[in-house]
Amino acid sequence: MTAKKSGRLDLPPGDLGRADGRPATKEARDRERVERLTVAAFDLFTQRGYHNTPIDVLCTAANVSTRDFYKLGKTREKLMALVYRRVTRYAELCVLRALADAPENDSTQRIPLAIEAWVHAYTHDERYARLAYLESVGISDELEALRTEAHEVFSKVIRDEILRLLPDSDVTLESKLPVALVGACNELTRDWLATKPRPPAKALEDAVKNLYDVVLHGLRA
Amino acid sequence: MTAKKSGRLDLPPGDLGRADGRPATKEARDRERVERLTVAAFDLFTQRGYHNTPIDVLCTAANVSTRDFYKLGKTREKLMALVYRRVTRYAELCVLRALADAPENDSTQRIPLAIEAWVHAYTHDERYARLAYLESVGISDELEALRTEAHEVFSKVIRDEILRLLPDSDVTLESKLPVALVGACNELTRDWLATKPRPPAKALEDAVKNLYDVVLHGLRA
DNA sequence: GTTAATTGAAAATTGATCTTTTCATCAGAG
DNA sequence: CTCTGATGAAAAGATCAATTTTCAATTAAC
Repeated sequence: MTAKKSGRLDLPPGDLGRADGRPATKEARDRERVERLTVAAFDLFTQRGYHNTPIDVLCTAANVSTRDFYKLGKTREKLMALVYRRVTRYAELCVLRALADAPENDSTQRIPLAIEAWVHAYTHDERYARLAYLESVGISDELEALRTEAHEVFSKVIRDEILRLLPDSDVTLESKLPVALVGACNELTRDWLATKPRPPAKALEDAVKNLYDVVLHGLRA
Repeated sequence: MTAKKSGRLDLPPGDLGRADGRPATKEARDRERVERLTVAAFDLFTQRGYHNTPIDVLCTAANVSTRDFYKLGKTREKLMALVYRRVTRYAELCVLRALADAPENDSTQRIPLAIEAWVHAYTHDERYARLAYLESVGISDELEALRTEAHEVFSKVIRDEILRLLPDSDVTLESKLPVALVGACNELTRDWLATKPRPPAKALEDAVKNLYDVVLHGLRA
């Protein structure tokens, strides 16, 4: 609930840990540049918007010269892809961890826990939702493909959990119900983002849970 | 199923009918310019994409000089808004007409009929779906507001029909279930658009109907 | 210590649009 | 017929962001 202004992306926990204070090798410095650019992009894209963020502003914020920016082979689009992946991976991680921790057998608990994790991932810092559901949309075909990919991941998780709970339901591999549910959650999140004043995250959580209650009920019959 | 290459927008049936062959008053000519621009925008935005359609290409296709374009106070964004409104109004009209024609009492028929009308509106010419669900997304805050508005219209229709069928359900005014269903349909349509080779429209129709079956079932319990 | 690579800062270049203006032509009003 | 306003075609100007290059300063390597 707090880290609203952290400016950091949660995901990359390890990896680029340079201990002392200065760069090490050229590769390490380049990696840090990319990292700073990614963080700055997350900030700026969610604050002033993707289309309103020129490269030089991005570079200034990241403390990277425009020359290095291009030497690194970056473009604004690629940066968005980087950020988008980070954000969705974070959400995936949250959900998968919640499911891994959830009781294997007590099926009725698993889905609510997953929903809570999912909602928290996108709402603990509003920028996550904004990035994933507003700013990254409609930029390019590649980005759309990334979005589709991410949706498929969640779609698969949903299908698995439904099947675990209701093995006899007709939610087979070719059923589009999981796709529909992913879209429903996306829209609920957008609605949450667009509602002013912003309702508590709990409202979104309840809406999603209610949706799943209804659907699971419907599948049982 | 046919009119794939019509290049015309279905909605504006009457209005600008100039009988003879030439322009009439200045206002009429301006109106025709806007109309030609709208049609050209629909074509180009769905074919080469919104971002890849410069003004001069648009103007050439519409047989309007760039000077007139600006004299008319147009921008690419405004044109997209015009086109988007036309497309969604057409879909709204189809659904509302279907519901008006449907038996007032035989509640179980109304929703499938509405779904068929909705699916047909967006799939009879793939460009409708493409415009509404791909090209118009992520352009500007104003466009997003338009999209939200359109979603609200459908959301309201869905709520009304659910309440007509299940007056005792808890789908009250503040329930987000209709919002979720609109999002679900959007995602199903995007999925349909992205699937290659393109499945028949019937596949989309079935997916939407199945979703509503499940949800209505769930609400009954 | 000298040389080569790296770096930051900023300027210069390029490319693509958007937007305005010009000019010659044409249609209709008086 | 003449004048005013409208029109098409094209040029000119303005803007903006992307990309490359320069230059001076710093760092690392030998």
